[in-house]
Amino acid sequence: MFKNIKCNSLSASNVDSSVLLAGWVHRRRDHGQLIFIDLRDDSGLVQIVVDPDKSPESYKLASDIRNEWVIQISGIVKIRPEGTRNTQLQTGDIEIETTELKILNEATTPPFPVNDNSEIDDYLKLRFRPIYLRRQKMASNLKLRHKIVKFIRDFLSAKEFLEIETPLLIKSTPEGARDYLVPSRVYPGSFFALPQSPQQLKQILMVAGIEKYFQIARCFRDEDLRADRQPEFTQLDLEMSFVEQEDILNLTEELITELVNSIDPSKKLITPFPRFTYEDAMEKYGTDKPDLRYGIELINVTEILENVEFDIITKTIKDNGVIKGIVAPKCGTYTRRQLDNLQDIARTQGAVAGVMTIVLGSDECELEKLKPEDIKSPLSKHLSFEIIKKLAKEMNAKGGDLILLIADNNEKTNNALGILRQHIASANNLADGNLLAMAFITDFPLLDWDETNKRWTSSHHPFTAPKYQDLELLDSNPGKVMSEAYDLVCNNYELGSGSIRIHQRKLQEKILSILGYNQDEIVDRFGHLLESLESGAPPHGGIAPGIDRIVMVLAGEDNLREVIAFPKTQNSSDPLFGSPSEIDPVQLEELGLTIKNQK
RNA sequence: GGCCCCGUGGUGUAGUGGCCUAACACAUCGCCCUGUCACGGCGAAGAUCACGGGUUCGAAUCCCGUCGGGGUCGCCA
Repeated sequence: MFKNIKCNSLSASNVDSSVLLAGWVHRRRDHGQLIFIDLRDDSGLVQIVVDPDKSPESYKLASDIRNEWVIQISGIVKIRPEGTRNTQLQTGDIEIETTELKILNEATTPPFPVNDNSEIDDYLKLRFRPIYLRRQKMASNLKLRHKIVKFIRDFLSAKEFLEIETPLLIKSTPEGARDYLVPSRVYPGSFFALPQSPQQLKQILMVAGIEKYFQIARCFRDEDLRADRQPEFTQLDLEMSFVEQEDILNLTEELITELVNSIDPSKKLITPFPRFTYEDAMEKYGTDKPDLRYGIELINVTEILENVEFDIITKTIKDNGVIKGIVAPKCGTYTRRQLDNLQDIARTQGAVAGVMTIVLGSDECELEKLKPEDIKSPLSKHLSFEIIKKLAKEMNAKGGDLILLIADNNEKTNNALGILRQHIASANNLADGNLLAMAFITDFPLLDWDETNKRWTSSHHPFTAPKYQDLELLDSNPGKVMSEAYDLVCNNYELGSGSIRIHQRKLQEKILSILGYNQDEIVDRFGHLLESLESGAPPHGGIAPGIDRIVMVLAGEDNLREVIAFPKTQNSSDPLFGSPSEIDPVQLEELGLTIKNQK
């Protein structure tokens, strides 16, 4: 071995012992006749002292050393002289007096600083990934990720789950995201697809009698990226037989709670996790993944305003729309510019008429003390002071607050207010950074109507069980059928979703036919699953929390790229490898492929 | 596919029509320095202002296009 101990494990208890260390030069401080080196390894830092009186050869070498060079140090652990201890550093009480220094490898000057946390362009973070990953923040994010995955494996193993790998080369099925495809050499013109998730495979494992399965599974979806979406990502995929929704939610809650408490006790949870139906979440928060770190609920005020003479309001009521609003606490001081900005946000969310604002004075006070002249609103000509007070009271607003109202159809109104709610919260720092506000969303509709393609699509996936009591609606009113699907959400992220699955062939075929497949297509594309279901499939269900997102919220990051070792750019490319790239014509030939429109 | 933002020495930024022969900090290179830890001091080098075109007497700065990066809507069973 090049070393017999880690930098960060050294302390005063090692005094006078000889150690052999190896690592990277984090920083060098040359004082002429004395050189300090901060040596870094995967554990942390320790200060090396190179004194020409103790080792002239080492001193000579140390003069040439630069940041990121790889060196080996033989030395003696010494207590630092009084007054030179560094309380900022875990090993700050001691230092290593060098007896021999070896240069194991030189290094080019890094393209950006490794030894601080300064901002760098995202492209450079990817182009020079190995160097970026040396940074303390990234190293600790990767460690955190490891701890999380290990916790999950231990937790589920203790509950007698079996970790089973499933293939990456599977069959493309319609529905869902665009597949990443892999051409077959043996069957030219035929393709494998990489799994969007191991969904069907884990269901087949349930049929196979594995009653508790999990996998840390890589998933692939060829869709456009977001800050919280990568084309390949990792899920904790899990599935159980003989369970109901309640069993999965309880297991998930226990897992997440113990995970967070064990990995980072400084993070707070709301327990038990609140639960909302999809409809409730939409009505109260305007989104199916609400950020529950702050209040600000959407309040329906249609009734209060129903006799108000104002174009947008009368028109909305005539069209069976709604008027809903939120209270932006202490935002009565908003400037014209800030209010205009809210307009823009509302309009881009499709609330055609924009947002109506009512300023309840600029100073905080009890609602009763509010005077008519405090009110500032484009609506003030149309709303009496009494109506405004009634509105404010209904919405639980105080003096100094800002009321935002939107009038449109229910969907657009909720949507726009949901976005405004987030905006107000982040602009005013209302979210507690240490709170992980987990919640479950349940009772999703089974199907959504796709207006473009004039067909029903699964809102979760085609294998999701409808609510038993809604089965008869499948023919008469498919849009009203609720499903046994649920999401785990946290701080405006969807951390995972799952469902109880259909375990009977007949019902599965029915759903597929509602989705628009004829009998031949059903057999061709889903035959393997249907055959399994009729061979003795137990009732089963599961959930698949996203590992990357869990790490992201626990690391306090707001981008997935900071918790994945080798992520892709927003255009799904990898600047480190330069992939995707063209391939050798011989490879194409073997696969029976020709490229159309080659540049 | 739509919309928005960004691109200035190696890095991060300043400069938003003439003060630019492009400023500052860090990094780099050289010299000095025995107690620093974001060491310090002195000095040096380093930028066709992403690329291409245009407007203008004059463009880092304004306009168009291309490329690259980011955010977002659509999309993500």
